[in-house]
Parts: sequence; C-alpha cells; structure tokens
Amino acid sequence: MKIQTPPGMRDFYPDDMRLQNWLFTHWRQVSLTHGFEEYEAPIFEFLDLYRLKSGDEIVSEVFSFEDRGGRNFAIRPEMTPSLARMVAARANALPRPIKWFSLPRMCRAERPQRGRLREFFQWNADVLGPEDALADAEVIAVVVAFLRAVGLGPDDVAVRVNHRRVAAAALQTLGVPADGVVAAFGLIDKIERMPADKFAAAWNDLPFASACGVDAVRGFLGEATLERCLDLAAQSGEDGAAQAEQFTQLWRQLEAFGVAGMCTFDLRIVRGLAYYTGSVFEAHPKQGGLRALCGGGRYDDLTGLLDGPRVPGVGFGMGDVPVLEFLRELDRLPSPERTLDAFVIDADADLFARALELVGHLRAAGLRVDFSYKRTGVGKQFKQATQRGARHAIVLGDELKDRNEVVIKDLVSGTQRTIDWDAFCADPKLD
RNA sequence: GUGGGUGUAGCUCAGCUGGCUAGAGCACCAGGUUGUGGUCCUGGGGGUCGCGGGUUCGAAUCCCGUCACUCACCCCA
Repeated sequence: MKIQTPPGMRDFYPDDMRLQNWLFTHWRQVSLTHGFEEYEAPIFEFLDLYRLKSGDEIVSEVFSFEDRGGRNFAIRPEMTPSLARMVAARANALPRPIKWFSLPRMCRAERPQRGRLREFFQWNADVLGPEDALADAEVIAVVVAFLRAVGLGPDDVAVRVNHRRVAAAALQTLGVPADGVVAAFGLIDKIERMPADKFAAAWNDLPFASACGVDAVRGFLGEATLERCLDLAAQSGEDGAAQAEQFTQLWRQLEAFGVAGMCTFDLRIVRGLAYYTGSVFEAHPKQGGLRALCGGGRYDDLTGLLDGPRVPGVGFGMGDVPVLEFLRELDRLPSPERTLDAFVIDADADLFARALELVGHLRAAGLRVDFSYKRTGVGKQFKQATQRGARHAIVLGDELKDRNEVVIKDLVSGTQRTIDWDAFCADPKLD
C-alpha cells in the first residue's frame, strides 16, 4: 500500500532543509539583532483558546481532536493565542518591554493553494507593554531589516502602513457613522480583490451609503495623502486628533529607524480583524499576483480575553510559504550547498584505522568531517569529497608512513601542503 | 463546500491518427582510473503508463467512471 505525503504538507529532504534553514537563520538573526528573545509554545492547545479569540467559526478551520478524557484540543493555527496565554500567566513578573519572537510550525484545515498550505512556519515578533509609536516603528523596522537581508528592496516590496483609528476618524468626517466603521473596513479590506462594479454594489448596500457614497470613498482611498487623512481625522474630534498625533509620531520614528523608504501610507490596508486597534501594516510584493508576505499591527489588549491584566502590544506574522514563493518567482532563491570542513582520504587501506583516528580528532575539535565507507581509489574518494561539499581533503598515504605527515588539499583553490601528524592533531587548523 | 486544468522513472518530459520487449535528459549506482576532485566515456538499477471498467485480435494511446494532485473561488487568524 502506497502512502503519500498528506495534502498541503511538505517533506523536507536535506536539499529543501538547507533552504528552510537559510530562511530560519535570517528570521532568527534579524530578531536577535533587534533585541528580541525567542520563545516557544505547545504544538496544540485547548480548542477553547482559539474559540475565545475567533469564535465558533474557527472550529471548522483547525485540526482538532479529543483526548481519552474527552478534552478538545486543536493544533495551533496561529501563535497569538499561545503568546497571550503565556504573557497573561506572568504578566506582572515579566520585565518590560516584552520583545519576543518565535518560529512556530502551524496547521490550518484549509484547501491548499498557491502560497498557502495546510502546514507552514510563521515568524512572529511582538513588542508588548509600551503604547508608544516607537514600538510600532521598531516592529516595522524588523520586517524591513529581514526584507533587506534576503535581498528585497523598495523596487520589490512595499510595506503598506495604515492606522485603523485614524482611518476610522477620517471616514467619520466623510459621513460614515461610528457604528458603520467596522462594516466599511470589512469591505475596504477586499477592495483590491473585488471588481469595481461589485465593490460599488456592495458599498451601496451599506445603510449609510447615502451619507458617504461610493465615489467619495473611492476618491478618499485612491488619492488621500497622509496629510489629508491626518487632517480629516483631526477634524473628527479630540480622540481623532490624538490618534493622528500617534500616527504622525510613527512616521517620524520610521524615518529615524531608516526604514521609511520601504514604507508607504495606504488607506486600503485595514486588516479584516476587529482585533487590531491602531497601526496596521502588510508587506506586499510589487509585481506578481501574490498575497501579502506578512501582516501585523497594534492591538489594545492581548490578554483581556484570558482574564489577564491589560497588555497592549504590536506585532506581526510572516509565513515561510509566501516568502519563499516570492523569492522563487524573482529567481532570487539561494541554493545552499552541502558543506563539510574536511574529508579524510586513505591512499592505502592499511591506513584506514589511522584515518578514523584522525577523523575522531577533528570531530572532537568541532570540525565537520566525513570519510568514505568504502576502501576505493584515491580518485573516487576525492570525487566523494567534492560531492559532499568538502572544503578540504586530507590524504593519508606514503607521507604518513615515511615521515609521519598528512597532506591537506584546499579543494577550492587546488593548493596543497603537508603537515606533521602530531602537530596537526594538537592544533587542527585547516587553513 | 464550488468550478477549471493535469496524471508515463526520484525530477523535467517525449511517445498518444490504437501495433515490436515503453523511451530521453538530469539524478542515483558501478566501472574506465592501485596517489588527486568538479568536465569526460561505458554499463546498470528504477515504471502493473494514477486506479477500475469498457471497446478491440491488440490500449500508455479511444470511451466511461473514480482517485490524486494543482489553480481559482469561499475563508484568511
């Protein structure tokens, strides 16, 4: 009976794993250089944890199961609820600001399609505690630093930034009632994926369409500059003015971090979730029909649903699938090679025991070293060394028998030298 | 859940107006090569042509069904 890889899931053969690790290394490296600390959580949680945040609809979109005690669990479809649970449990003991990141593997029970699988990895980074726009700016700076690290510049990607409260205040000045903002956002979120006539029809179905028509909204979304939007928001009242000031600060900080060149103001980015309460952003490829590479924003209270103290925060998630897919499309995926520091070759089968002895020395010194399982000719062993991506070949032959020396060949430059066995074992330097 | 496309070797594919034992390139293994690699030459392993049924003397090829994969829609934390 033939059993294949489950749908929407991936096998990572060593060739694939090198690429995956290349991505993880950048994710981790960028996080660490920005002062974030790594955390991890269980691969599955109580199903109720996700119900609290997302409601009952979530149940059909997660892989869930019941244990022998009748308790319901779900394989994590996102990291934020676990983060909330962990932070709530120690909210008063954790030093602030809480700057945490994670590279969790997660699953969603969806039908797989391009850029979207049932199992994937998603880099999460969050700053919890401060309400200052500085935190929002730093989180965006982390995203930009990653994009730059993998070779993506302003011609390839734009980080589109908006602010839900500012946009809401501006919409209200245009005539949208306060209780209609959520519905308006829901539609605006889809405007780029919807044909113009469908959008117009849907907008005109909204109860307040007479107060703020579809043309007014289109003009607003398409042309409003940051200044005009801030101005409209300020006119809506005291709160709008305060939010506009926050958003102004955010842009100032993005400049200070040196990442404003990758960022654009975009009113269409509102993020569907009601969960976001302040800044919102997404990184979008400039060419190709691909989805957003990442999305995030500010939320007022991470732990509120879990009966924890109020903890405001800002963060984002970035999936491995769309990022790798985009880089592949641009033909900018690296192809990391297999690597070894050295490959030990025995020119004479009598010396095989000595070869293993040397392999042991080098490995104990922390070098990545391998050798051939078969006692074949020197030529074949060199071929294996090359195939394995070895940087150096170390040959044990007549030199060892006659003068107690080994030959070290640099397989990149092709040069070789001899060195005394005892000196080399005492201090195994290859270069 | 709805609709389109595609199924031949590990990968990319050819063969498809029915007809020798189903092929190529890449990859893999072995040898050429008993002290020097990446290129070269020779050979080898690997496929119930997704699966089931039908038509036929004969099906990878034609017909029906089915399954899988894939793209899009829904959803998107």
